[in-house]
Amino acid sequence: MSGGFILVADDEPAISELICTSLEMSGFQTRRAANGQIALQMTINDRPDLVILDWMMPMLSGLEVTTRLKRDERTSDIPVILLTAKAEEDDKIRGLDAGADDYVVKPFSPRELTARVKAVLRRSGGSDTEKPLEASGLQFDPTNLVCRINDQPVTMGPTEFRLLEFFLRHPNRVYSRSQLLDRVWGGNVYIDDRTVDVHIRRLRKAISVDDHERMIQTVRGAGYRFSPDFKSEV
Amino acid sequence: MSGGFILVADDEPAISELICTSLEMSGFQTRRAANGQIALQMTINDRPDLVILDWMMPMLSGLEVTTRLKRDERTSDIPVILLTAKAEEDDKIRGLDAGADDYVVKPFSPRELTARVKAVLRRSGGSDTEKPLEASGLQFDPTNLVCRINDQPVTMGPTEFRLLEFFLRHPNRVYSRSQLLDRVWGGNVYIDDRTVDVHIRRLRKAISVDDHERMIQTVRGAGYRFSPDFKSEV
DNA sequence: ACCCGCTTTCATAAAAATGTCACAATACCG
DNA sequence: CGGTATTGTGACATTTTTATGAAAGCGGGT
Repeated sequence: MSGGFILVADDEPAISELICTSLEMSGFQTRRAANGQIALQMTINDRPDLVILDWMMPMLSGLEVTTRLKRDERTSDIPVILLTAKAEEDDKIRGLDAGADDYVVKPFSPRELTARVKAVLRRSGGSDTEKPLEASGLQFDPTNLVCRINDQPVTMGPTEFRLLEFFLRHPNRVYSRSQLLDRVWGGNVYIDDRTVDVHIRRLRKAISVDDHERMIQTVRGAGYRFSPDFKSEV
Repeated sequence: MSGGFILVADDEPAISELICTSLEMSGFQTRRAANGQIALQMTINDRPDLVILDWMMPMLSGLEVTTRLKRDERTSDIPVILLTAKAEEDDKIRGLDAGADDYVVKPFSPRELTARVKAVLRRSGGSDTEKPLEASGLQFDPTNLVCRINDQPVTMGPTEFRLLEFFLRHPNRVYSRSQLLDRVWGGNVYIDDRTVDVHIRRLRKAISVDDHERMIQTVRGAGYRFSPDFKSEV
């Protein structure tokens, strides 16, 4: 699973090597920058999911890079973790003031840094502010990953769950198998079209309470359509 | 001891640092948000026990955030303290009118703020209350560190105890392993996600009397959920 | 320094989900 | 009414995720 793409900027190769290795072991992709100038460039060009900056770097300090990244609207949403040898409380405030999302004091354990990376990504990223959805007695709670029909919980696999969520958000419209693959599975997957059939079937089976599986209609030669108000359509 | 989990929203890092530090010294866990938008998101996602909002913030003012939180049934029960530089009586009324539970004028002493936080939590029956909790025959007494099932005492380690307390206070909701680490272990600890599994297992074993372990459900790919009335759902 | 209880990590077993396939069922067309 | 194209289904190998037992760590007392 691609945990994300992280830019590591440290002028000491030994340290950036250490960091990158441990991040890669946790499933992240990494790229290195040897100084602040390069780090800034690469961040703007590549838009990594997170940037780790050493405070003390030639050309441009980590602090300075942070400030610039946060001032540029193209990059201000990219989380930054500052690395520093200084343990001063005052520096911490300066770091956070510049807009850093976290602050790690050297020496640090690779494990700690990885954990912080995950924590920052978690906090800055996913915000499922979704309220439950509802359609013809089918209640769908994306936050709790729960789906009920007439208050009876129904169970399904994660993929079927995402598929149902997509349908609920895009009702009354036909989607081809490849469209569904793109939108539910994600862009760059190489999966057989027909696999969608199988998941459709699993989803139908899962919601086959009180005829709710009829909400998912097969459109021959085109794909599938979800109709919340299937009952009146007969 | 876990006095509760508090979200601090202020766009000035120096101030949020000050607030967080003093709250942490009083045994609270804290998290920061740099603007109103983020504060709103985090409150909905993380359900802190209390939110401290600066009135003047970029993106979304503290007042606006208060209004929205109180209007959303998912968050309307979370107490809010508004911080403001304005001392106008009129503002105070507007703040309380929006649903804020208390109102503190800058500059304030950390001591005062902490005291107000405690007061608000006490008043709203917040998380630092020590009254016993109960769920489907499982009695939980935080004061005496005792847990019983059908009046039979059950024993568990301290961590499992805190975990159970958290679940009892936040039922029917999925929490990821990282979220549980943040909220049960505390924000500044960095341990492996999988460790949670082990504690879940020990907690399950501990309460596996009369099928009570079924209250803790595994949500594949997401985390765990505590459902007090799982038994009746079958 | 040593023990003891608890926590964390690790290795491995077990369970669940996923993607494919072969074949059955069904719809469409002339 | 075939014939053909398309979709439905059950089975299965593989991959991913979780459960579990055991060992290593850690910190507080004695």
